Amino acid sequence: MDQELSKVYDSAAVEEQAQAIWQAGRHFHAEPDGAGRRPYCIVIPPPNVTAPLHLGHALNNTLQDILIRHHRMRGDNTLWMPGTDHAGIATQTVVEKRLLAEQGKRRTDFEREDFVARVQAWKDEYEARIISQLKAMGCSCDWARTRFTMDEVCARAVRETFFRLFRDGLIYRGKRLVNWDPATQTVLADDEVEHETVQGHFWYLRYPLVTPVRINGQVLEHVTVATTRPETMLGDTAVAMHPADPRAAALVGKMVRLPIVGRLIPIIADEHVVLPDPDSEDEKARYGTGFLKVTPAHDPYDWEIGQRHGLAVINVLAPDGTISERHGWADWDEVQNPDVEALLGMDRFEAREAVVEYFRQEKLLAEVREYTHEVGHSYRSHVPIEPYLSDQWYVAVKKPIDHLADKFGTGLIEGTDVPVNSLAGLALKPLVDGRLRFTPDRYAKTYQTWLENVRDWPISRQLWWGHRIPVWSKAGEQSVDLPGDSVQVMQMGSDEGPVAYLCVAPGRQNLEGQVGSQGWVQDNDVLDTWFSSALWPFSTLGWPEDTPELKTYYPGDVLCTAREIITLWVSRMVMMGQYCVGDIPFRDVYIHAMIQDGLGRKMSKSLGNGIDPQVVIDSHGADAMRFTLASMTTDTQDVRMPVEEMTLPDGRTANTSPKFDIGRNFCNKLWNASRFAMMNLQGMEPGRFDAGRMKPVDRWILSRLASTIAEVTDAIEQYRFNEPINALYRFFWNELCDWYLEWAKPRMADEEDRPIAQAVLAFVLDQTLRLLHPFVPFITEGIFARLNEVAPQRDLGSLATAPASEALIVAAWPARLDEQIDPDIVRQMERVQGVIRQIREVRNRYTISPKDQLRASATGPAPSCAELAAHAALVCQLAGLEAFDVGADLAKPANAAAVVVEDLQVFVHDVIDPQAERQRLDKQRQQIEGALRGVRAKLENPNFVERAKPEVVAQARQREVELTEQLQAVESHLAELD
RNA sequence: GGGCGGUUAGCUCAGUCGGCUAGAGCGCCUGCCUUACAAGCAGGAGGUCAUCCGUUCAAGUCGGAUACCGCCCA
Repeated sequence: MDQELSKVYDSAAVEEQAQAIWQAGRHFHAEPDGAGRRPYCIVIPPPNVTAPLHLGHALNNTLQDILIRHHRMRGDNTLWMPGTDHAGIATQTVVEKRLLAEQGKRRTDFEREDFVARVQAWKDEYEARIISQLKAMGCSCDWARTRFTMDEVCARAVRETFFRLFRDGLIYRGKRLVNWDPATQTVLADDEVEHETVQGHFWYLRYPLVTPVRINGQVLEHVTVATTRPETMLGDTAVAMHPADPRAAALVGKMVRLPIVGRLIPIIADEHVVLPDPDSEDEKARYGTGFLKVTPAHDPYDWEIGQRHGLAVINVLAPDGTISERHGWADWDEVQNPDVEALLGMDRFEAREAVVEYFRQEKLLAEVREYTHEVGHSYRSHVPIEPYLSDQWYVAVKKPIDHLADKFGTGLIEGTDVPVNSLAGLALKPLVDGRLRFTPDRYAKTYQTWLENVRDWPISRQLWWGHRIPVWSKAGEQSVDLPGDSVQVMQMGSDEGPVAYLCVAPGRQNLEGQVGSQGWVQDNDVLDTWFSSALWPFSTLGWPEDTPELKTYYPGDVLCTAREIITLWVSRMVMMGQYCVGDIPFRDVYIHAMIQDGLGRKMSKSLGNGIDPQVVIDSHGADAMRFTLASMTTDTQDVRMPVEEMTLPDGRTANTSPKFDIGRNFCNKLWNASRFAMMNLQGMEPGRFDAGRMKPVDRWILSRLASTIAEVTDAIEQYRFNEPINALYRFFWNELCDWYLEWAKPRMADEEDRPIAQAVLAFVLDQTLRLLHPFVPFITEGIFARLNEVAPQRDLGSLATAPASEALIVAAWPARLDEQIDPDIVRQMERVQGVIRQIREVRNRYTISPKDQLRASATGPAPSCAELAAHAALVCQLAGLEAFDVGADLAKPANAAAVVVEDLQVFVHDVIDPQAERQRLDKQRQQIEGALRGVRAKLENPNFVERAKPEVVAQARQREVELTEQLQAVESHLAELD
């Protein structure tokens, strides 16, 4: 370390130095030491290895690090568990894109193992990059414990959990309409589907009746259906109408011939159909014809209608979204004809146009209308979701689990249909009981509503990157002669007859080859990414082993994340924590804001409005970034960050934000104030401190420090992040720097007074650094190291302690100093500051050079004068006065500017300029009159005097008196000018 | 369709339990290279708290409605 702090604040140098201190001391590392310290644990929301971290991650991790550092300084056994997530579909997709772009190859051009190896290489690269980003931000994670959702430890937890769920009968295979992403060719959970508003059409298609029907004397040759997806008509197996429709009597039971395909399908009655009503608010009623084409294989509502009426299910699409006869087109042999063959192989959108064109040619297209509607899109590939009939693995989330009845009870959670001992119940009950808390608490509702309406969880994904499903299947009725703790077998029906499914227990992987040689085949699919993420809070701690880490750090304390992930992830962690370990994984869920650009848009690659945290670190410094992010963190749901391109020191141009200037300016100020302080602390002798010889400014700054300690400590504990930042900013800049340091300057040259000022300054700086450390760890650590050299002992005698520490990161958090809070001295010093400000305003208004020393005097009631006279030297020093007389009987000198401060009148001598003086006094008069009007209006209202709280009324009276006196003083000065 | 959030100075935002003349940072204006800091110092200007109705002695704050912006869910 340099002998002195460098003249300018250099964030890069400070960051390097602090990292060295932290690394050397292994201060990020936590051990379950059993020493009785309170454990404090946060597990990181593992970033996806898909891409480098963005500014949202910077916010997320800054807030976690603030909490972690705060608790570490409080002496808790503090663990921040780091790691990354394999992010199945997302990562596989980016790697596929890259392979296609760079080598022109598709996934299917590779063997599975080869492809997975490529993704693994990507993961290695990005994992390293992400961790270096986190380190650059100052995140004090226990890096030695870094986990990855697909590493061996996490994989064992996945296998164990899957086996238990399988054994408990919670895992089943089902044929369902799923959200299918034809681009990535995988199923998506409901919450992975994004609803986007799309400008589409309603096509009105005529289906000819086999025999025309006469209704009210009119001959009806067609029924007309309206659809937004005409291509699905190839799979229609009925036309439905509402039973209350007047035409139903004549039409239900009749047959129509489906155009193109020629399939004969019935008209059925179902209450799901919306009756047409041109005046309705409901667009479906307004646009509808009363006839609904029913395609059970391609629409969830039609699926249900199909179930109710026993309709055939005809799937006309291949997994890639093209028209195909080979994926469940049951009556293909009967309907095959050149018109329909021409559609085979077409993409669903091409086919849509071709189908519409056919109807147009055949004069069967009745009408086309514009229609704006919400269409589900893949959150990953962004193509429209196709409802698709498919075999998938599910977890039954509302099924009671018998063996958990003892621990969690039975029956439904009040007001819901969720059994207490079901997975959903395990997640919901702690919220209802108040054991699980959300901050801000409005997000509890998102969690609760989702769980109350949750549907079974589809967990299989048609991907290669992920935890392969540990299930083997074999056709027919099968039994296995192996103990139940090593394999579990389940028998189920399928289209091709009975199938047996077998799940191998973890640790029995040797059996996998054995069953393989007996003709059992492992499922090709992998588990939903959220399956392994759900286990993260305990898989990282070594579960299912009963490790010391698990015993010490589980349950953790808080989960910090963004609201978009409450249902996907938070709910499932609570479910699985309860199911696997028997307790919730954290008490608190803190939901922070999402960062948007200056126009309120999400930051995204496609808009080019993203900000790379590393760029901010390079341009402004990591501390500046953290300071700004924390200062923006209130309980609002979005924060805006104006994005600007700027040129970095190394010549690159990149996005950053002028908002980070706030943090950088603060750090610069902190650096320079500390530099100044330490210049003045050289050779300090702590033994010469004597509390009895402290000056009012010393007692004032200690009082303000004490209040700041209380405020900062309380706010952090309540997850309020901008409040401590604001409090510290005010205290450090507007009190310590603007006033205390300025007043301290001459004291440092005074042999008698210097030890007092030095001791107070050393102590206050020490405590300020400790309070700031969680927010701006690098710069405070760097300054602390230097302070330890210059002033190793910073206790304030018996008044207050500042326990020594080699490194700030493990220094004791400031103890409460409430006994130092002194409202009277604070009031006095604020009045002194008011007097100084008023004199400065006179100087400014009269454009008096700062170098010119003035004379001034003040008068007013004797007690006020006595008080102010005691601080006359302070006024002289910072108002540029050579003399300042205060006395109850002093008269206003001729040629003096006059100002009124509370009950005092202050005269600045020999500067009179009648015009400037009149302007200034006039402004003050108007201000006072405005205030007086307000107060009098209240006091003249009898209701106020009668009904307001007595102290409020007394306060108003007091105020009226003060204002009246001030007004008189100002008016008399004005009169003298005439 | 259901739910949630926002609307306060030119910009980005605070504003706790309803109570003194509504605050901060940036930007703007004036004056300062005062030996810690021009990324700074001193001072100043700038507001119909989206709109309407209500509750109250008193509303930026509580309740209801409207408008606009945004998010989540179906």
